[in-house]
Amino acid sequence: MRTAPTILHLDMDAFYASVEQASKPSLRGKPVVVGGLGPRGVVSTASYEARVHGVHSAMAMAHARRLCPNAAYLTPRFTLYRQVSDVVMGLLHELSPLVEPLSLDEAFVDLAVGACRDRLAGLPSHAVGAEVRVVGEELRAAIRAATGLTASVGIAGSKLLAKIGSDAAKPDGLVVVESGTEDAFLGPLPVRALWGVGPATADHLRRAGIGTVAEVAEAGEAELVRLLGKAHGASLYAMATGQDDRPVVAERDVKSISVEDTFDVDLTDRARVRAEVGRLADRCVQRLRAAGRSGRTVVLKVRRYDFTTLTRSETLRAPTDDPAVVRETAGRLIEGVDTTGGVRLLGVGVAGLADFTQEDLFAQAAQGSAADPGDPEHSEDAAPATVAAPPPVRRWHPGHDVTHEEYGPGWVQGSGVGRVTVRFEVPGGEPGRVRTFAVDDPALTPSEPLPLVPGFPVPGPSATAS
DNA sequence: TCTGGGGTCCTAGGACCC
DNA sequence: TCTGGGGTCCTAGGACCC
Repeated sequence: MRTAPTILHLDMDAFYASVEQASKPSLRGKPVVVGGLGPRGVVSTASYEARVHGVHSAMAMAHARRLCPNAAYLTPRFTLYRQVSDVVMGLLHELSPLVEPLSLDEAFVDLAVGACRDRLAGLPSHAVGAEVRVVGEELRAAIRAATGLTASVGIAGSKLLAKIGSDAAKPDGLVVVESGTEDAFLGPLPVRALWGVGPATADHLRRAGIGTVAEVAEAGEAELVRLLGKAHGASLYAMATGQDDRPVVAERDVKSISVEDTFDVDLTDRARVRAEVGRLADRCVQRLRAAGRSGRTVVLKVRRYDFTTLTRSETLRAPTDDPAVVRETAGRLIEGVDTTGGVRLLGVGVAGLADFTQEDLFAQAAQGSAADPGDPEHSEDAAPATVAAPPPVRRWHPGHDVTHEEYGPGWVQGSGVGRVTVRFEVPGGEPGRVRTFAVDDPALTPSEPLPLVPGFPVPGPSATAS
């Protein structure tokens, strides 16, 4: 724990839903739910208007529809969220070079280095709290100006307290946990407020009569280790007593890359299961290559009809980013799994990542394929054997952007029985009119999201591939 | 109309090596 | 001629986070 509150945690309020409301004027002030719209979808984010009805993240979409039938239900537009996120992260970097993103909408910032440090330098310790409050409010104002969105900020002497602070500040607020007030702030909170305490751990603690952070501290380290195991118990005790010296870390190395699909209807046909595993392996390798990485361990994930989930993995002799190798390994692994009864989800991942460069590729090819034991023929021209793609059916996803030759830009409000309904409006404008078209109307085309605020994101050489 | 998708970290047992 | 003690790697599962 630092002696001054110099760790900032930023959390955008109901991020995906707020982006949708900002870009679709007709949805301002209305309940909005973003997530998977299929029969097995879950809620990613609910706007505050939808939360009033009890809708929250990770809830089954079907449940949300029952609670709040009048909400707008939208599929996520990750490219737009990423653009907005880049703008926000850019503003954080103006405060300090040390920014640790946790997701598209959350990050820690170390205010004890960079531009901010200069601002705080020389201040008497009692004045630091007031000054970081100004820093936080300026940041929130800048984010609002650049994106039109609200954010909540927590500032404290540790990551834990900064994060809990931003939670307490929500929505659209700021909390500074001043030095010396940490215990009083932390003690009364429920154990679930602590990082790493989920439903299972909370249950465990509750059965031991521990419900608040203060009670965790009273229990003592030995008792917690006995209850929860060495690592978990010790770290929980440290947090509950305010001992958190985790630094803000800017660059964190990716450890694994994976893709998975939940099917609308359980798969029962073995051949279909094999085909899907192959497709997932290809998709996984695409992501792997896009990241410029290779990996040694191929992981297959299977969730059965009854939600039991298992993984099977195989570690290769050398890292690979060869689609044929990954496909074949995953194919071997699925042969050892009983899928009678049906498969709900399949996933393919690669772990044990190594940096992979073209030089490595050529070197490996030159050496001959010493890499994979059970791989007879693939190595040279392992063409991306894309299985015959189905004809491109035009799918109109609710919430996604379209442009009509006559009516201009708009978004899909819904579709079905050969029709698609579009609302024509743009960010910052007035709520627009709705019109309905045939799904194959040639005047209607998918389009890119429009910026929330004119001029942001700033067009320029910012297409960083990293 | 139960329960997504992408990750991280920890535990525990067995193999294997010294 | 009743079998120690580590360390590391691999595999599987589980909890947790956004």
